[in-house]
Amino acid sequence: MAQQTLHKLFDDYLVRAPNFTRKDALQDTYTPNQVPHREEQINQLAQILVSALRGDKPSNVFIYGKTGTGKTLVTRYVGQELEKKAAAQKTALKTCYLNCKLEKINTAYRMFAHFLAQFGEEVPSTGLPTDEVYKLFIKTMHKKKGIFILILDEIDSLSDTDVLYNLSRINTELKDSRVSIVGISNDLSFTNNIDPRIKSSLSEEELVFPPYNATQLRDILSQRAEIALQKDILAADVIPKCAALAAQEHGDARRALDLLRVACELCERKGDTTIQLHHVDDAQQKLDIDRVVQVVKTQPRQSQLVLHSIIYLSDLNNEKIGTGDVYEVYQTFCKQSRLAPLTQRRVSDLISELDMLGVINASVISRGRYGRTRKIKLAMTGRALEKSRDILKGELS
DNA sequence: CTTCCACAGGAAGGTCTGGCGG
DNA sequence: CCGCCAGACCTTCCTGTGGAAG
Repeated sequence: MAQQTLHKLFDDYLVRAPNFTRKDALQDTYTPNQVPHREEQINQLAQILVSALRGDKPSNVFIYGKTGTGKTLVTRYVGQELEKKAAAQKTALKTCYLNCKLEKINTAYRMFAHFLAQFGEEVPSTGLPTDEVYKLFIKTMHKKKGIFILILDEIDSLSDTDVLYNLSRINTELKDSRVSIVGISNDLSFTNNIDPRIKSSLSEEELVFPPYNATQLRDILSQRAEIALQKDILAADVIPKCAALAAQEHGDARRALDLLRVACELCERKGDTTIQLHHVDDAQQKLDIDRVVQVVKTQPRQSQLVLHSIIYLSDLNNEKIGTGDVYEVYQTFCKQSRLAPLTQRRVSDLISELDMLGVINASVISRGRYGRTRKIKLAMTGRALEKSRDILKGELS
C-alpha cells in the first residue's frame, strides 16, 4: 500500500515537466562565465595579480564586502583565468582556495594541513606539533617551485592571528617560490583587531565590494534563471520580488538566488505549473525556518538547555530577560534533567553564541543602580519558534 | 557629585579526547 | 606502552563599567 503511493509519487514527479534544466546554476557553488556588475572589481584584482604571469610575486590583497557581494566568486573567477593563462604560457602558478569557516579551519595547524593536502602531502588531523607542520609546508613550497596564490576566504574566523604573521613573512624563508595571499573578509572591523604590522603586510592592496542594488540583483537573477530554469515558468514579478527582498538584506546575491531556487522547489513540489509570487513568500519563510531549525538542532546539550530557559522565560511574556534570570531558570532545568550546571561565566558565553547565531537578540544594557546585564529577546517567531520548541522538547526529554 | 549593583568579558589554566611517533 | 601535542570545553579569578539611586 505504502509502496504503491510511493510509486505514484515517483511517477507523478517524472511525468511532470521539470522546472529546472540546470539546478546548480542557482546554487552558490556555481561559477558563471560572466559576473555581471563586478567588472570593476575583476579588473582591479586581475591587475594586482597579473604580475604573477611574469614570474613576480603579486601584492597581497585584502578583500572586504558583506555576504553575497561576489567576493568569493570574483576571486575564484580571476584565479581560474589566471591559472589557464599561466598554463598556456608554461608559468608555474597555482591558486589554492580555502574557506576558513566552512571547514572549521580556524587554527594554524589546520590551515597548513589543508594547504598541504592540496599539494598531495597528507598530514594527520592532529598529533603533530604545529611548527612541524609549518616546516613541512615551507619544505613543500620549496620543492614545488613557482608562484602560489593562497586564497583565504572568511579569514576573520581564524582565531589564531599568529598564523597570518607567519604567512606574511613566509617569503623570507623561500628561495625559488613565492607566496601571495588573498584574504577575504566580510567583517570590516577585522583588521582593526590585528597587529598593525600584520595588517600592513597582508593588505598591500585593498578592494571593497559594495552591495548589489535591486536592479543589479535582477540582472544576476535573470542571467542565472536563463541557465537554470525552463522558459516561461516564471511569473513576471517573481525575479523583481526576489531581488527586492534580497536588496533589503544588504544586497545579498546569495539570498536572492536562494529565494528563487527554493521558490522553484516549492512550486515543483506542489505540482504548480508556474512560479508565482506566493511561492517566493513561502520560500522566504522556509529559508528562515530552516536556518533556525538547523541551528537549534546542532547546538550541544548545554546550549540547548540555555535556549530552552530563554524560551521558557519568554513564554511567561517576561519583557526584560537578563543573564541572571536565565541562569536561575537554567539551574532548575539542570536539576530536573540531572545535568551538572555550568558556571554563570560559561552560560554568559553560550548566550553570546546564541546571539551570534541569530536565534536570540542580546544587547548589553545598564539598569543603573540595578547593574549591567544583557537584555535578551527571542529572534524567532511563529513556525520557527514552534519547531524549535519541539526539537528542544525531544532532545532534552 | 559619589556609590554601587549585576553583570560583561579578559586571562590563565585545568581536564579530557583523539592522535602522533618512537 | 609512553610521553607529547592540538583543540574543545570549562572553571577560577579577575578587572571594568553605565547610569539610577542616594
